Amino acid sequence: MPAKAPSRFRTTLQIRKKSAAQNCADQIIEHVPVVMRFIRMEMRRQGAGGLSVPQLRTLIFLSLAPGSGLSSVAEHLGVTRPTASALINRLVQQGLVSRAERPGERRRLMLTVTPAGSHRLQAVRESASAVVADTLADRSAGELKTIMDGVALLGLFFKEASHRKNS
Amino acid sequence: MPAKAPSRFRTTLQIRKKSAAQNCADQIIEHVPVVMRFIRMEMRRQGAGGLSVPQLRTLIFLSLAPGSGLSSVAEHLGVTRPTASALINRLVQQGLVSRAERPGERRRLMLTVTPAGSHRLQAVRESASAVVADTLADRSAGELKTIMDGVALLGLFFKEASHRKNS
DNA sequence: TATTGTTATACTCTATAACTATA
DNA sequence: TATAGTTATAGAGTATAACAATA
Repeated sequence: MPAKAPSRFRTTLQIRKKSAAQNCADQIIEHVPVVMRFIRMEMRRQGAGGLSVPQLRTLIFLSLAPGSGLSSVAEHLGVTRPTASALINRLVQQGLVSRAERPGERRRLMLTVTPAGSHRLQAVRESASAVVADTLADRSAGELKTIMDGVALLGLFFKEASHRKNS
Repeated sequence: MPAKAPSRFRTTLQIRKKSAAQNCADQIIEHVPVVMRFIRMEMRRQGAGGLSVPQLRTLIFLSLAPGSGLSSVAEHLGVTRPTASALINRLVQQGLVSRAERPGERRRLMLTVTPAGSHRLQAVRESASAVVADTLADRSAGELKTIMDGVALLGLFFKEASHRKNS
């Protein structure tokens, strides 16, 4: 009856593997929020030009997939539609996103980044990235590579996992 | 006058280094929010037993440094004192933290995790860690090591950076 | 005067529930 | 009926400004 046993007890081999995964999970839960908070704080510190992290991510998404509907935005961000709706509202109010009716399919919105939005996006993105980069400026090439590789894998796995959960 | 030049133009060598740091920064800004959102969503999905990420971090901190004052909590989390005050309020209301006067120094609070808080902490921590671990369960040992190393370095650097900024 | 903590206020993010409008 | 989106409501997290109490 191995099929009924909880996953963490399936086989000896998998105990070892799970254990490594759990150590890894603990590291992630401890350290990722610290990084996240740092990024948020720095983005806020820019004052008027600042965007929240979800706003930034929305602008990035819409600049890569212009004309998307609200549901696509919600799915990309991993939030509900009301949340995305409010988010888009604020961006529209700031003049950073335009919300137009799609001809021939009046249910789905056509969301695009305005020129003002593009400027803002570029500015915020560069300065957020610059501040994070400053934090890493004095690190060795090896350390940077370690971080890059780890973060890339991490993002890949969790993006997959999020999509699996929400489908 | 190299001292006056902006850091990103100091020397040719440092341009190269900065460039690597900037690539790294871009990776971080793209992927870290995805992971963070995943963690938050999973913690919420636990329903009644769920704690927010800041609440979890507060309980962890107080269980490692029992008797801390509110300012210490705020500093550890990287938030302002009003924010920490509200956070602690909610935890006290839930009976997870006790807030007592410190004899002989009535300004500073004495914050401790209650037994109920300890139980809750352990449960949430384990299940959050288990879900994250599940996401990583089928990855190779090499991939896990890559992630662990990257995240550990990342946390280290950003913790340092946060402390530098707030002092 | 400096430190600790709280209150008041306002904003963003977030969800669930209930709704409208379109297909 | 199913999908796209909005509105209403509620609560957490966050900040700034202004305050009280203690040292």
